[in-house]
Amino acid sequence: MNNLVAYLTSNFHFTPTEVASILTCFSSKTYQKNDFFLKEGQYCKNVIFVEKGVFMYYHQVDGDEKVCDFAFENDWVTYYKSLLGQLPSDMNIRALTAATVWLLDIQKMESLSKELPKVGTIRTSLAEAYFTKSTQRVTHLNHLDAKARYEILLRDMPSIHQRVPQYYIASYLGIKPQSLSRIRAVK
Amino acid sequence: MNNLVAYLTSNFHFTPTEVASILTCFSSKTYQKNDFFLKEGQYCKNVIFVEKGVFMYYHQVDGDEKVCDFAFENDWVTYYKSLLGQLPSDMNIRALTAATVWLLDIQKMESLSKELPKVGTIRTSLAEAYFTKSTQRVTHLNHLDAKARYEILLRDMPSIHQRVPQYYIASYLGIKPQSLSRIRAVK
DNA sequence: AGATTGCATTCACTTATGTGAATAAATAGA
DNA sequence: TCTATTTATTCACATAAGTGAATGCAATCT
Repeated sequence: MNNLVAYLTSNFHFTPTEVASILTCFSSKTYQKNDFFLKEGQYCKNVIFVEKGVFMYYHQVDGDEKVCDFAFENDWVTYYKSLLGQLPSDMNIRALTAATVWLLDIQKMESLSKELPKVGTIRTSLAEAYFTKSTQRVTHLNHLDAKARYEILLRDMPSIHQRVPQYYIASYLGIKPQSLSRIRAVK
Repeated sequence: MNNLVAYLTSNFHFTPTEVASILTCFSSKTYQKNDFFLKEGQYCKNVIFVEKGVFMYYHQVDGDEKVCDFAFENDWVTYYKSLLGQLPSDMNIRALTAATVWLLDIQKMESLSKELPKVGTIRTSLAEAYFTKSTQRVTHLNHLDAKARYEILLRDMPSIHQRVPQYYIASYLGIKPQSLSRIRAVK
């Protein structure tokens, strides 16, 4: 059993038959380390589910990569702003490791949700869950210092240091690599 | 014509007949200044559309109000984390001015979306739009200084100073009132 | 193995923001 | 109108994070 099947079963309580139908909307795809899921300027057309590997969302600002988020196993990756607005992306999304993903056929999923209305709830539920997570992050950035945010990150993603170089972790926290070193030194 | 009708018409292109059906899911409600929509510890059960007035989301942290967000006319107000998780709220939401809102009957809306499937898209679309907005805010908090964030706020909510005391604006920006004063002084 | 490159750490110094207190200005109450 | 209270500003000083450079370490390449 793969991560996607486990995910659909445990998060949405789909029956094996339903899961089988849903799987017809996905195809497998692999990324090499540093392959792009989405590049600045491109139109985002896809949604993927990460079966294995790490992706990073970032803005390129005068030679500097400003990290916005990471995605790991069991996360969904897409960029709503471009996907839904049919706008060129201002965001880059790149595989930090070799990755295996499930590529969603959005049209197929839409028609499937006509037969199986419960499938339609996936989209809503995802957006609501990701919004909640993002709201939480705003709160942390607004009212906690870098050390507290780092501790929360370690708690929420204990394996982060094994999977992501430290200067990207610093950027995710909104600080410089030197500052993260300093924070780690005193702890 | 009220804001809700205008909103449904222009954002979702509902016909007047559809709008009429949708309106049966709402009832009017008013808040006095400083009334709570949601108090820490309560279970959030409602969703409202702000017809007139200002609401503020905030955490109470040792005697201090840490502002998370504001809501104005044409905004929706609820707290997903509590509403969907059926959890006691860690957030307060309070009217900063007298307010008139449309209170959504969620059950009614759910059943209406069975007859009128397009109604079901409202919920999805809202969550996706709010997630996009929140994502943007994370980016700003992470990689811009307070002055730049303040300028963006003034651009996005030009009337903010007429509607919200400055020390709440500072808290929204993640800084102290004295720091916002300083930033305004040099500009 | 040696050389190269990329990453993490440390340091001295700078800058942005926090802190607490004093004051001024605005608002609300009597 | 006068007073009390709340809100905004300013200041001197403290602290957190940024900056640029030096160093060391580890991984990769030949």
